[in-house]
Amino acid sequence: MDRLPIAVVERETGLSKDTLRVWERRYGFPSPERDAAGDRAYRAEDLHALRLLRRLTDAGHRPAKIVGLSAEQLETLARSGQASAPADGPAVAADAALILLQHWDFTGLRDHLAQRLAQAGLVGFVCDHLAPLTIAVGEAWARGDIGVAQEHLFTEVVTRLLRAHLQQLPGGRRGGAAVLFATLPGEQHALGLLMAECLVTVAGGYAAISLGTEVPMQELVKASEAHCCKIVALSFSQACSSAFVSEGVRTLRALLPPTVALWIGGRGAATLKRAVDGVTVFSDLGQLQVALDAVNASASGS
Amino acid sequence: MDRLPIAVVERETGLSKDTLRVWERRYGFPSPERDAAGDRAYRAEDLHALRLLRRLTDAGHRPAKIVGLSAEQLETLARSGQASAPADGPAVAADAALILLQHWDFTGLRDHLAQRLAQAGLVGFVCDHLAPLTIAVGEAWARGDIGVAQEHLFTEVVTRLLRAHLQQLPGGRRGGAAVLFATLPGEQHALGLLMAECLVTVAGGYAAISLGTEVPMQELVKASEAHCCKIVALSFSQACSSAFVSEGVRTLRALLPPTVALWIGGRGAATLKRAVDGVTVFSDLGQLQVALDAVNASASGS
DNA sequence: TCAAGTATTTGTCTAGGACAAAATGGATAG
DNA sequence: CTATCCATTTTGTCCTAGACAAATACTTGA
Repeated sequence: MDRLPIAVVERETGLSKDTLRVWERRYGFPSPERDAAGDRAYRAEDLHALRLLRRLTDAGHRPAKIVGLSAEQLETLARSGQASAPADGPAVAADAALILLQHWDFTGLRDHLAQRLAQAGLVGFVCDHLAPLTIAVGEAWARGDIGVAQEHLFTEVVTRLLRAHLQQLPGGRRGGAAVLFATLPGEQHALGLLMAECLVTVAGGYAAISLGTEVPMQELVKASEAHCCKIVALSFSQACSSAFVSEGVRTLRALLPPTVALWIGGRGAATLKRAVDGVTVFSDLGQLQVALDAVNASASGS
Repeated sequence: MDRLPIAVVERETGLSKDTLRVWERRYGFPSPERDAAGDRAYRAEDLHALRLLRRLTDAGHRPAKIVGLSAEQLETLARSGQASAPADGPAVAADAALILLQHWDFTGLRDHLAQRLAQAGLVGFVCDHLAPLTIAVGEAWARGDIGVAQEHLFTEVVTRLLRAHLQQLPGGRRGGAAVLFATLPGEQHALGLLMAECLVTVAGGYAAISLGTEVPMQELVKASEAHCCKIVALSFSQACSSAFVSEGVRTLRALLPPTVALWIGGRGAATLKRAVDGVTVFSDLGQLQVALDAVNASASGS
């Protein structure tokens, strides 16, 4: 039959087995059948509802209020809007790219973004177009307008575009100072990292080295030593719990030698409550750009 | 203190909480202290040993024999070689790229691979150089010669190189038939996917669309419908358990319409015991190349 | 209207038992 | 000497049900 074991549901929805079991105990949903061995066997429709629930709880809804509602009610709720989201204001509105993505127009999206990149230049494109667009894509996903696969497709198209342009820039390792880009295990979103890498590479003062996503902390430390890095840069997406961010940053800070700076950015980084010694928080890419300009100015001045 | 909670150990080592607890119960290792709340608090050194244990069990060692050994003993064991590995024979030996990677020589590796790519051509490079090299890198990791971060670095360098070359090829969507590339949730290795994508794109018969790693199955189905895909191609790395592969392939096959072919490849795909109806297994890239040549030949012949 | 204190919610952790699938070892047949 | 089959052990995952700390919501007082 098409019944799914709990491990698959965990992977596909991102909800931990513990959470699935405790929701069942507390709210009576989902209430999967049991297979011959007494193990939970979820139906495919429950999987859909659980994905919606994940989105809504991430957006600030409380499980007690929504776990158990029908799929239609959940979809209405998702579409009805940002719940407790901070109402970002400046009408990012219907970006043309978002429309293309909704229609799965792969090549159209690629060409559209390439054109905007050509017009705005790499830095302008990243800061003024891509950063808000990435947020808009995340919100469209939360709203249910696009699926995970479309988000992946977006990531793929953007990655290719930026990589192709990065390739043409000089490696930029005159000073010898290097910035190491990575995310910690548990964080899979790589776009923020890539955008930051673009800015740093264009600024030219540093050599940018990307280790990609989910790098264990001790490996990060080893890598920073091997490359004589001056800076380690981490990215945290909105999906990160504040506990995850806080714990990760503190632990890594303790592991890294004090001579190495730790930069963090992304929407998840903003959730860091108290400042941590030796950690610089960039709440948006503009701040990073300003900081890089400052470094460049002082370098050319001296 | 620098004591780590079980959730962090799970993320950093890839060993599930259940496994960590049951090892402690059965073998007495690791035996973490407890914090004020009675929760396990692991030491950093245990984390190192656990990572070694993960490598060794993946390589075929049995937990009962090795859990509890000292870190030195584990390292000796890892270095001493392939345990039950199938002794691949044709002396992949010390590839120059591997040496560069061991020395963290990022730019050297990039230039070296670019040179080999230029000499062998894209297809030759992928089939004859990159595929064995990728395996060699995996083995070097299992042996402990390189770390996760270096493996990530390798992935990063190769990805950039291949992407840069893919960009220059025609999109190739004359027939309209498209191949969708992805991995299932739980599989993070994207290199196999990218290599296959290279071959398909060069062959030119299909439009290649990559959704990247960890795409939920239902999203894959939606994407294949939206793109009118004829083929969905999945990659499974060696690290995949055979249960994961088998379950994943069967479930997805059931979800996809019968008109869509399902291709699977990678070292994990070979662990599939029985053939599944409507699923084509490519046990190496050479086979894929042969199949693509055949399609091309029959297309130009008719 | 805002700050401080109290109550509820929520995800994660714990323990120890159970079981099916996989791996191993041994016996038997070709 | 090698292959096939069966019994035994190993091993990862799943189970229940209780506990608790951190985060969130609510209430009270200035």
